[in-house]
Amino acid sequence: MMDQKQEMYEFVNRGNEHYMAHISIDSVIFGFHANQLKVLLVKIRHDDRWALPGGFVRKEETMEEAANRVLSERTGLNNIFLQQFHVFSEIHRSNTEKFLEILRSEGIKVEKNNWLTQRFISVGFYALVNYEDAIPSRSWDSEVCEWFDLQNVGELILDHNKIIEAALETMRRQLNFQPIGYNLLPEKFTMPELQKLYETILDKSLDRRNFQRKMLGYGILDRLEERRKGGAHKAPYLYRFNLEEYQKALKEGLQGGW
Amino acid sequence: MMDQKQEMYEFVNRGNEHYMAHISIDSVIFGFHANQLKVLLVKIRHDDRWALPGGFVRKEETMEEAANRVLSERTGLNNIFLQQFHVFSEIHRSNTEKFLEILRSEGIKVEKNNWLTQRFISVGFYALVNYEDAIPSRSWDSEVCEWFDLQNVGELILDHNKIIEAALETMRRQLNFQPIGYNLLPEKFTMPELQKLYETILDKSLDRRNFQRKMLGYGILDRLEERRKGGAHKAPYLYRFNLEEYQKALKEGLQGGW
DNA sequence: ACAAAAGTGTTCCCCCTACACCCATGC
DNA sequence: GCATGGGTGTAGGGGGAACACTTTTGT
Repeated sequence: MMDQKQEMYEFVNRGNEHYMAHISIDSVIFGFHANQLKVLLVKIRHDDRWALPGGFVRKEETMEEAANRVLSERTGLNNIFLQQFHVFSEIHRSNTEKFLEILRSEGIKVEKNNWLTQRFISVGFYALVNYEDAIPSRSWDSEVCEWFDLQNVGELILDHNKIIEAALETMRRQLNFQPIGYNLLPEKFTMPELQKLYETILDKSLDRRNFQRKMLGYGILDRLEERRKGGAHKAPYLYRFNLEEYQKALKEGLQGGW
Repeated sequence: MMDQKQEMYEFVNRGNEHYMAHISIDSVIFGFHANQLKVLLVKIRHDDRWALPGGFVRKEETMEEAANRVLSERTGLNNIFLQQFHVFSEIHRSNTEKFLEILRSEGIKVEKNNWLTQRFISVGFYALVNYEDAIPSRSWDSEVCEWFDLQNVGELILDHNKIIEAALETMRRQLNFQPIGYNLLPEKFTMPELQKLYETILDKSLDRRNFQRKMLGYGILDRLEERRKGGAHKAPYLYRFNLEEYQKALKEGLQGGW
């Protein structure tokens, strides 16, 4: 069993045997909790800023497989909704100096022309996970892994703020063509919860009654007998996506001018 | 002045000094002519199939710059609407054997572990050009460069058919959010021509009168005094995009359920 | 004169918008 | 009982869909 430092050394100095040079992925992992859109961020050692969970692409896996691997490492989940949305390729987007500095302060020797100090382009993915199911977990190259409110991400490393912005914009445009609600919510949810999700993503408030009518009009939701007990006030119904109808409807697009 | 063979040799055996390994681009260049969507294809030597014009990324340029460079090489045009839409990363998408075979039949020596024989992922771009302005031109690695009707592309090399499909699908979804009409048509055009373009992209027929009303309703077209003479029947008006209004409208999206 | 294509106008109806009202629950 | 939130209903209007009529041009 290798210890952590050895593992890191192996990765830095022999990673190029297993990973493709120049290519990385960064994932914007969205969750929804307490009426807030959340993003999963990790904290790299020796930098007080946070970062998107990212990774590299093994020589025998596709981009999608790589993104899936990273996602499952960070959330413990498999078969998650995951979609690439943009390639970020600004020439100086990666910061070689900073990276070397961090490695050296860890006591890792880095050979000249190390593969990690070269230019990297990054394929941005966004993922939608059920907040309650995900178990954020750190890995060897990061200290901490946590959910952040979308408004409180602060300044991230490199171009990661820009990547989140682009992911959000993509999600907004795809709201009517992708199973966004299905993947971000738990199996059972109330109509107000679904509405809050839409309002958060679109950043605008919607009429309660029209939202409900429209949603039900799609015929993609099954109302359950249960209601959400416990909360104050009238107990709302619980709904569940009718997966079959949902898939069918998404093919056409949920004609919705929000 | 290097001859062609020497140029090719340089590229194959020393290209890795200037280009990034593992990464290529492929461009789906759309044009519109005679009421048909066209795609620009090139024919590689020693293969009877056609291919998308593609290229590699120089170490000091972004993906977008690389795509622009290729585009300008193939069409003679600059500042063209160009947009990346997907990364294709299937592991065996590139065909090393076939590639080596072609080079050898050209009499080019290829060293072991040549950079071009490694796995490549490709970033797909789609471009919209004014058919009449573009001058298809071959380059050192291809014999011919020609426009094809979208229906007649036949079987292309590698995954290029799939790439075209994806580009079309993307264009369809972005029809109301990108200046698609503006870039595919000449400066002056008639309403029926614009309609044909929409019908071709969407692969459905639209009502002449409703289309006109809707388009004019956006306020993005200026009607000119001129009419298209010469054709049989009543001479249609010519229109021109009002670029200022167009940009403004696109920001909101041309709310159009076609 | 006639056919074919283009310009313009009208009607209908659906769906989105905007509201008002009633019901349940906790304090 | 009252405040708050959730479920349901309704009137009105804008715009898309479907259609008719007129105008122009070449044969």
